[in-house]
Amino acid sequence: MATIRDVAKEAGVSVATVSRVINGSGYAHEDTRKAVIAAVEKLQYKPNEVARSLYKRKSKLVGLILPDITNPFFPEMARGIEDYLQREGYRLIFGNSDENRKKEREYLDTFLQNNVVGLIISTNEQDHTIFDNLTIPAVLLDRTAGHLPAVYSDQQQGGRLAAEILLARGAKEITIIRGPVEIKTVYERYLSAVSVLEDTDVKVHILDSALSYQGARKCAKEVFVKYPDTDGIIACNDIVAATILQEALAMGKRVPEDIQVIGYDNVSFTALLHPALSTIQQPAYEMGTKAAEILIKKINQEKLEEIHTVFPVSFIERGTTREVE
Amino acid sequence: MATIRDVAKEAGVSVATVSRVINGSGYAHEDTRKAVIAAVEKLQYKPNEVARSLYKRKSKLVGLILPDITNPFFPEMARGIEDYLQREGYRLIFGNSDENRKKEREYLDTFLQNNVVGLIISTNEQDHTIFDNLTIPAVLLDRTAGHLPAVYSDQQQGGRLAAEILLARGAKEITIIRGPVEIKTVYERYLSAVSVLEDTDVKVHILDSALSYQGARKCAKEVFVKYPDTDGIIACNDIVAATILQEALAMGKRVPEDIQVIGYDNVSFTALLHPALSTIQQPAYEMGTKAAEILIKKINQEKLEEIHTVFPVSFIERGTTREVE
DNA sequence: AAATAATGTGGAAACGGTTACATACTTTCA
DNA sequence: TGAAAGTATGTAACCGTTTCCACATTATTT
Repeated sequence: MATIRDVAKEAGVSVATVSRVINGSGYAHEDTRKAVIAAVEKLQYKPNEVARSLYKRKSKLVGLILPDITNPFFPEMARGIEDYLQREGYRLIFGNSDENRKKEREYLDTFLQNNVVGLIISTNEQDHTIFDNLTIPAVLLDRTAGHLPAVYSDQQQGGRLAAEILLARGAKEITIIRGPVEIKTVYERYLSAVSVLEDTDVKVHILDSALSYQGARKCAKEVFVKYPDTDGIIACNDIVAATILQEALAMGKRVPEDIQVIGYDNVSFTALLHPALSTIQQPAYEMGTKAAEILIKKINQEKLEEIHTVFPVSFIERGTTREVE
Repeated sequence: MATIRDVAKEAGVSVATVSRVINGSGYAHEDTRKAVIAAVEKLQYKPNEVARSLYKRKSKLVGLILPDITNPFFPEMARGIEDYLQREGYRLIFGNSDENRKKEREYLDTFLQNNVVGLIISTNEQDHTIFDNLTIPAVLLDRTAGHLPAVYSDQQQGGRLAAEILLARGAKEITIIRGPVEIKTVYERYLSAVSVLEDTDVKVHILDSALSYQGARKCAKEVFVKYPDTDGIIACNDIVAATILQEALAMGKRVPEDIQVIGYDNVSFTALLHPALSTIQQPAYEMGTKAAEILIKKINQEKLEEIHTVFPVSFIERGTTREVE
């Protein structure tokens, strides 16, 4: 790889001059500028970002920590982030945390050692000691935690929507699948759904489930033995919803006639189910791009209007809910 | 952030000594070693990887280029890669290429500017000019291209398996959905499937489809108007299979009685469909870890037994194929 | 025409590590 | 006991950039 010295020699100038024309900083005579450009071209010179990063103490790297890229909710977000960042000339260093504090810490440390300029993270760190003496801009994604800028969607609206829709469609015995209570967003929508339901005379059951495929299976098996007559399910995410849907179908229940199911997230495969899953959509891709946009703003020291950006959520009506009565 | 100089001062030694004890290289008296460790501890010193990388001309960063993390086949792989690399102390820089040569080039260039030590890439670059004067180890994933180490699964076996299974289960009029012919792996399994089928007296149709959700929809709409009597589908991937399955169900066809469907990949949501999708499994996660393992070996200059690692593929029997007759 | 400002350029010091080399002090052993 | 080998440590060069500063030249103003 050619270095700036090679270019300088080729163009017959000093490295300082080369640096100046490359960065468009300071003065440079038109003729020397041309000579430098020509040399750069000829030698296929690409500045070493590492050296740059060392001097400037900031790179063009952004750290991204997600619980698990294998969970279909996250790839959309990641793509949104990556697309935006790529256009702005930043690259992504990525790690899966599994919601594990130690891993988060580890990634953050190594990211910092690599001079990342910013961090996008999806975590539940409640006391967020991780962020306390954080020297770089960070934005929280899909989760909220205190003083940091965060982008997430309106969980209350989501929980409410799901409950109201099932109500409006005549469900009489609703089971709410509550996700892990440690995950604030998931817990909030649960709370919001119960609060809508408790003012009514429908029967309400609560069942816990993990967000994973495995956890969903366990819960789906459980729900119908515990509550065989439930006729409406509000799931904590689409995986759980899809699994329950499948289990219901396997038992010969008719969906949505006998039982209605509402998912959460609107992950892409939901449209492929039969019947296709009605669900609450979170605009994952847009949340990703927004998080990236905010991060870039912070990196550029621009003022933020709002610390928290909350996206509205919407009901995607498909085949697991009935026509409204 | 504390620098090595701070540590040196704190411990009352020179930076060289600090460097030596940190890296366990060269001599260091037990007492000074302890003093240095204490200073490191006290100052929470973490070596700046950028400075290291600059001097050594290699970082602890590995580049990963995937077509689209949003395609559910890739997250599993990415996770496999990331898990392995993480354990080895490497971090991942990631980019989505959309199979676009220009984007691939762009990512590769910037990765190189950041002194990545290795590259894992999933691409169809046939003439692979990108790799011609590549100075770092690289391994191809899920795709093959010439002289580079590659890990992929046995496409011929996959295509054959799908065809044989449909044959054994009594399909009489099979439609093979051919994916993009530019994607070598996808094309190979297609070829393999037709070659099995052409020696038999079953009727065979060929239909093209993209690998995406959109493309799949288009194809699924098309297949039954073109071939209303087809009773067996060999799809190029699970998305296409799931979409066709849904379409068939919507038309009132019974699956697997009237029509059987076989997918490809065994992406996680396939188990959630109803009936659950029978499919050819590629061990995506293991392919990822293997690719990472090979890369690390190459980075460490270890000799590779084989350039190409091919994984066997297996049939996951679920509800969209009949009991064997 | 002299003073001042603007332009153009290069030398050298950073940035934060690693390592070759020089030097000094201990051991070991013939 | 003295040479050789082993241990311990520091100085300084280096990795490839950017930028401060000094200096020289040219353009502009008075």
